[in-house]
Amino acid sequence: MPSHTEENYLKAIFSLNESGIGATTNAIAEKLETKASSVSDMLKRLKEKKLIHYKKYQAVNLSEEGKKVAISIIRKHRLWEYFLVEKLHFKWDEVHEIAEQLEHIQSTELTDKLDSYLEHPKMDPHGDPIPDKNGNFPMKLSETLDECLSEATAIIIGVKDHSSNFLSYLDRLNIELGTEVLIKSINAFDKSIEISIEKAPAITISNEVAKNLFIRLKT
Amino acid sequence: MPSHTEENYLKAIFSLNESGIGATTNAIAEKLETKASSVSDMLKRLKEKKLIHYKKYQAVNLSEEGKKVAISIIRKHRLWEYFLVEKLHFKWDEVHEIAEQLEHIQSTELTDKLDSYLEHPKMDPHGDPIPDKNGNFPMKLSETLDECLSEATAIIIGVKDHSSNFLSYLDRLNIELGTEVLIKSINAFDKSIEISIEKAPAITISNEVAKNLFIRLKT
DNA sequence: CATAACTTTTAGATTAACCTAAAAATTAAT
DNA sequence: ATTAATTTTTAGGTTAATCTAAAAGTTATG
Repeated sequence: MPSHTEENYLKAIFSLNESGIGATTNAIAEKLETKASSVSDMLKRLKEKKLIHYKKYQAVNLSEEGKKVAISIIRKHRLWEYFLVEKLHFKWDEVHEIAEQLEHIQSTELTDKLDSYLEHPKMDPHGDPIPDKNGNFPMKLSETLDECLSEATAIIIGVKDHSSNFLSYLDRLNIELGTEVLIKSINAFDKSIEISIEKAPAITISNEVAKNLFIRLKT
Repeated sequence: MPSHTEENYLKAIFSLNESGIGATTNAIAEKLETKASSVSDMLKRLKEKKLIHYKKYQAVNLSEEGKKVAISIIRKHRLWEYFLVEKLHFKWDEVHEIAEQLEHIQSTELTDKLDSYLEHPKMDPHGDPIPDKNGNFPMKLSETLDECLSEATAIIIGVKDHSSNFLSYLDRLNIELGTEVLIKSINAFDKSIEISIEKAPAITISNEVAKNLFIRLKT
């Protein structure tokens, strides 16, 4: 059974692998807010436990077993986030830290009963897909608002950045999951985007913000 | 903020103090299934952090701060047990271990929202009182079935032993919280008790079992 | 009250997870 | 293609939590 800390390392490696960034020592260290030397230590341990594939000085990959563990943590994290928002009425920018703790609770039965109780939600409050008990993801978010051309209408289906800062900024703009956004113009200089939401007056968001909004184009 | 382990020590000391047994090094070690030397070490640390009152070679007591921490852990443990049984449909003999993990989740807001969501339950699935957010217990269980005289009718309101073994034994006897038990006779030799439940044929339970059943006499 | 029995503490090790500083390996740049 | 810059690893140390074995303190017993 992997420790608390080992689980966090596996989750970080999984997420780096997913987003295309190589899971290098430094990248892991940054993600976990620790030092490269600590990561080096841990990689040795995880390799011994056959949870990762690792050759010195090279980026790491999860083994099948490691992937299973990582996905199970992600499943728990996202189910708990859903629970916190839907049942306990937390706001979407308040749940991350608590879910970081709850994701380590060990009991397959608990996870599965929670899943049933919540009626098998497909995504968490940030639009991220919740893997089922076999580790299969229902879909993956990919297209972001910054990839859009002018004049399109996009529906916000997820956020890439989960920070409370970002999420409460979206609240202030009245952007939530399902919001329809009409792209009015794109500033050639800094790639900032002028959008209008429902019938409200147009507002401008930075390219940085647009990059963190997953969308589906309206058909 | 006390560590996971420190919290477990405080909880053990609290429970020993409550049940009248002195919280000696050995008693704590036994409760936590660890060695006396480890306890000795920890007591030094807890004293430094002003969570206990402690003089070498003497039983320990919790400080006000230590008591606050212990009660908060107990509150969380019992609320989670209630949640697991009432919402997720676990059986009363399956929840202890999971609650042992959940009780360490840190977020006052979570605890209070859980409490509201559950509509402020007064006791957990084993009849133990759940302290409110100020640390006040609604009542305390005291009288046990072994203290009863013959011919009385007692209502089971709690269990002292929380082991899965004991609880599933009670399930087999059809004893649950609220069950009315008519005491028919008490065996003078071993203090075992002949009881009848509802209109079922009489059964005999040992004094050991009776000692672990909290009751209220039927008026 | 002296000695045996038990309890508690100390001494010294171990392990996981971290750190800093320095060495080694890799990658980039002149 | 050598240096320079960066990344990664190693070496050595720290802390919390544990352990065993031994010493010290307390309690019980003849």
